[in-house]
Amino acid sequence: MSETDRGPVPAEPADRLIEVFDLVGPLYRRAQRKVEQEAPIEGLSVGVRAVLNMLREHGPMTVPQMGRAQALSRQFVQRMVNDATAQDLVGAVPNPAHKRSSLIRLTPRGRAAITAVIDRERAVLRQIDGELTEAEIAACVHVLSRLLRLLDDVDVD
Amino acid sequence: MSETDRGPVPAEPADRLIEVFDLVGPLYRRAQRKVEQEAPIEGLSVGVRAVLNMLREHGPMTVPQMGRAQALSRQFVQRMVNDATAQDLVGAVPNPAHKRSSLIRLTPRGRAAITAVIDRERAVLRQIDGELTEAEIAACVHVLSRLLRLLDDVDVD
DNA sequence: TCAGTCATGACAACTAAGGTGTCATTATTT
DNA sequence: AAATAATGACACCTTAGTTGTCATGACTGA
Repeated sequence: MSETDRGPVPAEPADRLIEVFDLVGPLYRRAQRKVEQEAPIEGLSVGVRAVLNMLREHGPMTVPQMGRAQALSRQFVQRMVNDATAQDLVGAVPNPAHKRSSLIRLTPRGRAAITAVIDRERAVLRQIDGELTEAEIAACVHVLSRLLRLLDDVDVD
Repeated sequence: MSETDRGPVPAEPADRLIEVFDLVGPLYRRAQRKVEQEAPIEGLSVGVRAVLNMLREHGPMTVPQMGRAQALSRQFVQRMVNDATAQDLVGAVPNPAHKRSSLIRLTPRGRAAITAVIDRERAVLRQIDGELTEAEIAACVHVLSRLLRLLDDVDVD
């Protein structure tokens, strides 16, 4: 119906990857909204949530590291870290590697908050556990990671 | 390093799905930025691009339909359609099914613009064609689709 | 058929995610 | 020691996307 005139298209891998991107958009937006609905309980903005989650799974990091890891500008992450600090969700500890840039790490309160959020999300995701195989999920992670690396040259700052 | 005290975690499927979401965020943002860098050539905002792309692969649709399809508010899509109309990228045709809500479809100019954009993206994606199998990509699409459906109850408007 | 409800388009106001530019300060590096 | 790069801080801005409201025209069901 939407084909112009050159007949059926072979649908090469690149096209299937475009399908992936077409899914990423709506998924991202829906997930954002879900987080917004849930997180207010803890009073977390999406940005703060992202920071806490990074610290949760990666351990203490510096602000610039987090920015690079999430493809966010250093300044934005800084603001989120400042917010989180004001709420006593994260704290700074001296960084042995870089004297200027301290390591940010979760406070007990921060850990409790992010754990609660993640647990609630896990509960939602468990609803579809049975329908997806481990292999499929692994493949998905793999494909997305590769795509991410492809776009990595997009540098911030 | 970030484990609190309850030892190694089994990493159930729900956790792997959280990994998926952790990838979706950065991927979405990087993709947005790439689009922003490319699209200015055609003068397309991200929203307009999304509309054109929907029409490209789905054929003519009404504004509310597009909103639902992309989990975007009706009003936002409307604005994008208005923008696109002003640029002569899309046009309205009478809708046999609903007399009030006309069908939006690509104009030749619109089709040319979105085709150019997609082709450029396809070229980028072809760089990694060889590294991902068809099966992996298919699995990825499957997983993302399922997740999308899970979050579907989030209704706009 | 007529009342009531529903869906659409239009417009306005708003929120928040996220970027950019700049400056002073402090680390690294050579 | 000088030059360069990285960090934090702050201000400003862009724009994606929502929400609210209203008038109007379209279905629907009694």
